[in-house]
Amino acid sequence: MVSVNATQAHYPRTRNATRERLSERLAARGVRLTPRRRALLEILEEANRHLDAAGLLAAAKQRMRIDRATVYRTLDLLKKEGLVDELDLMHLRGEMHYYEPRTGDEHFHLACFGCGRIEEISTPLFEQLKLSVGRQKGFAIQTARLEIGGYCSDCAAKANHQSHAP
Amino acid sequence: MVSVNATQAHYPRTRNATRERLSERLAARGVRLTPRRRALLEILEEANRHLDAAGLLAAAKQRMRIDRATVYRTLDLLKKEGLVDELDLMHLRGEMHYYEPRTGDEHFHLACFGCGRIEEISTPLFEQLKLSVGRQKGFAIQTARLEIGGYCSDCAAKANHQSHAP
DNA sequence: ATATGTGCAAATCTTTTGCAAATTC
DNA sequence: GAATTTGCAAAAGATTTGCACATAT
Repeated sequence: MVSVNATQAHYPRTRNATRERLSERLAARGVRLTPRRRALLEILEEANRHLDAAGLLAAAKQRMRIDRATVYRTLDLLKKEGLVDELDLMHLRGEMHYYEPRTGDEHFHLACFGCGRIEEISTPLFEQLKLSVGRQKGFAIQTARLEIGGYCSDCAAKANHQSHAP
Repeated sequence: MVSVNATQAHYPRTRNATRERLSERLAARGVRLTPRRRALLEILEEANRHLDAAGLLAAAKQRMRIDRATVYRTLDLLKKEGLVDELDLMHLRGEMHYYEPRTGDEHFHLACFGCGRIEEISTPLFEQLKLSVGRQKGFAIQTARLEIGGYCSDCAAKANHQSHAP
């Protein structure tokens, strides 16, 4: 496949200190805030890396007795309520999905096929694009996911560019 | 989940009559063009909808004896060679991935949570964005995937917008 | 009481892998 | 003949589901 050094790869996540708590947003939607939901939300909010379902479960198990199924059911709920975004980060590390809270600061992801690093960035062009598409097509955008794969400046220097997306 | 009428949903695909044949591109890269590969490429090229691995296998089985594993292995090869893009179309219909040949005409996808329709569109803003990001970050872009979910103009008219991404 | 949430185990769905046979160079 | 490709069957990985019990309204 692609020469990602899986042990070094990591998925840092931008934290937005000022955003409204997920639990408040969930409650505001009239959804019951149970202990597991509260814990899972907290974990997602405070994670400094992108978590997949298994990672979220593992983190939650350190706090309480909780089952896979609950994690998946909660993630479904959060997706349905629009509180988390689902990413696959170019499948750099497999087929699982990663989750991150919707912060309102719209960013997207650069995935480096060389070192496996994920960078979060944003640009007004992305907002412009969405506005333009929405207007042009009369499409009511609920969510937009942009993932870019390639080689970061470090890896591009060394790198072999012959192989493409994973 | 989301009220997609799964039986009506379909994934039309833009066809680009002028593009170079995939098989030629594969051969140009020094990759052996076996009968199954040839058939799979042909199916991908001529499909008028987005195919997932199972769909591709089913289509190929109508022509020849072929196994799942061969389909997956071929898809891996094509991804590695940068000849197909992998999409998940906002997971409107499940967790599988969809594949489409890279045509050079860079488009992206609008997925309607209402009717399940996928629309392919393009705009110079997308190219601009990629150029800008590449330059700004010194990132060598190999592939970029933009998927937008929401409600198409038809569905937006009728629709309930309370639920979000699947 | 009634509705909702959870754990558990099993099932399902998608993708990957080991290996022997077949194909190609 | 050596290297690559394939089918088959089994395994692995990720997610979903049925059901009984627990929790909340």
